[in-house]
Amino acid sequence: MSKASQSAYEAIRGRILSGEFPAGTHLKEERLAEVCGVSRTPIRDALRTLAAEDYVRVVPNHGTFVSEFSDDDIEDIFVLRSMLEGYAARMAAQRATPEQIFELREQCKKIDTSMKVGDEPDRDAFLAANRRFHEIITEAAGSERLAQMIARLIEQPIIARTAQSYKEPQIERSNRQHMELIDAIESEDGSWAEAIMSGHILAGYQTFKQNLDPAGDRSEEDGGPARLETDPSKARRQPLRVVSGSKPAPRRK
Amino acid sequence: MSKASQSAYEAIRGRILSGEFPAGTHLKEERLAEVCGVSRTPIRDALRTLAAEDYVRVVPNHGTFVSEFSDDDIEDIFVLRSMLEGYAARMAAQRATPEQIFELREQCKKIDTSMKVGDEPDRDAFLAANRRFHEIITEAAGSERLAQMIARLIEQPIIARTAQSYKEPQIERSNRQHMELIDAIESEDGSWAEAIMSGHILAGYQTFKQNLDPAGDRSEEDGGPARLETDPSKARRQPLRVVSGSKPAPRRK
DNA sequence: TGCGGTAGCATTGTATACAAAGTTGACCGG
DNA sequence: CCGGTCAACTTTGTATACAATGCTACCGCA
Repeated sequence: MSKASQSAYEAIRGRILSGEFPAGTHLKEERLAEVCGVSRTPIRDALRTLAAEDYVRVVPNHGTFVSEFSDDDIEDIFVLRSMLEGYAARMAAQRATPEQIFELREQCKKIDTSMKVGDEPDRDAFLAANRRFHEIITEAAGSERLAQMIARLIEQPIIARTAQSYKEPQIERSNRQHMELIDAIESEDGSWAEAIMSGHILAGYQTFKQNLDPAGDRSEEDGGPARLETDPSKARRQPLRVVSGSKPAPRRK
Repeated sequence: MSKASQSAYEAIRGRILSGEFPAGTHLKEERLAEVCGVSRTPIRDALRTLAAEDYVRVVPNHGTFVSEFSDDDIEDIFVLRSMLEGYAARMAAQRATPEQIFELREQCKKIDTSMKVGDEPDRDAFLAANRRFHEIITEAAGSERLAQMIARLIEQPIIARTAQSYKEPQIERSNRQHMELIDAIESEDGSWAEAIMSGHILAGYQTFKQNLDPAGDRSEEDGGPARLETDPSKARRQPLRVVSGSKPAPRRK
């Protein structure tokens, strides 16, 4: 993508991730064009790209809407991640280079440090190191396609915010799993590595559910940041509810 | 997508699948606009969609090119399919309804019939039934996301043509695996189902390699259909070689 | 002859104007 | 007062014109 399209893409994506455009928001092309300072053409380009990455959903002749995620969607995402990243870990156990293993250890140390500096863990440092840790595993697996599949799952806004909710004991447990994973990879034991990684992701899912769900409705608890969504005075239409993702799984018999 | 974009998408995609636009072809927007009878705007729309599905690759300021697949890419695709469809089969064993199992049997019968009518197997019938069989498994797994991942893999042009090369004994073996898969699903044995499906896909990979690779250079063996690629008289530039997909996997130590 | 700059061309990228589609809300008839 | 039809408006979809980019080939000069 070139200049205008690229900047529009980043601007819109950033606003979705930051929550400025919450799920369900009707993204109107002309308004986005004003905000981004370009014409509608590159805006449309950016929206198609975002649609391909599941950030938004395009309804023909109606517009594009920020994707919404049901509880089932979220479970689906975590379960698939557990499978894909588990498989990546298995491959990494066969293929990781000593340099990659070294760098994995580095990230673990950074996460350790992030917990010990202040009385509150340094979330940004944890997030960055955690992200890099998983990235190295994925790289070590050696499949660009697999990496893309995983990226598409973890880039979802709802997932991106998951790790925000980690408390200190959960970070600690998570990092112990990281270290065991390194052991498994170093001993070239693919099955072990896969099992640890799958469990690691699914543990993250439980943390996510416990920390966010019981808190009840988690929208606008503090009024939230000023939103750029459709000006209420002009919003004569309710945005369509765009349901994304899985149908309920049929239960046998 | 609406009228013009949609028709452009189908037209271009069809030409890629049919081989009229072979891998590496530089797809020029203006020319496509003529061919499809629409302006460049919906053409660009269609190309972005095709890029998202890995049919083509967009190089900024240079254009879009039909994706090329290396041997490593193809292996990668089959291995990932084996994992994903294997997982789908595992889920299907837990979730498939009696109706779905019934329909699976139907497809097996159709494949059997397709072999027994003439002296040559009826390839179209086999392909349709085979496709539907795998589709049912994927549906039964109950994850829209998983289904999309699998679809993106099997829709690749190179894969779409794989089953074309099946000979009768290979179809027979393939269908025996289908029937065993039904047994596994019916007995709700996820591990069994996963194992059969993984083996089934990997067997397909071997068939693909044996039937197509030793035949040597498989381009234009019979002169091929008339191609609509860039008019040679105007082709002053070689299309860039766009390498897609995986880097070579690093071998340990 | 070899090198560097430059002009021209092919192609993509962006903006704007116009057409089509769909929705709202009011008007009219029952 | 209710229901249906129609017109205006909002928003997306498409076409066309123009700008920017990158390549090629030519020309001048050493």
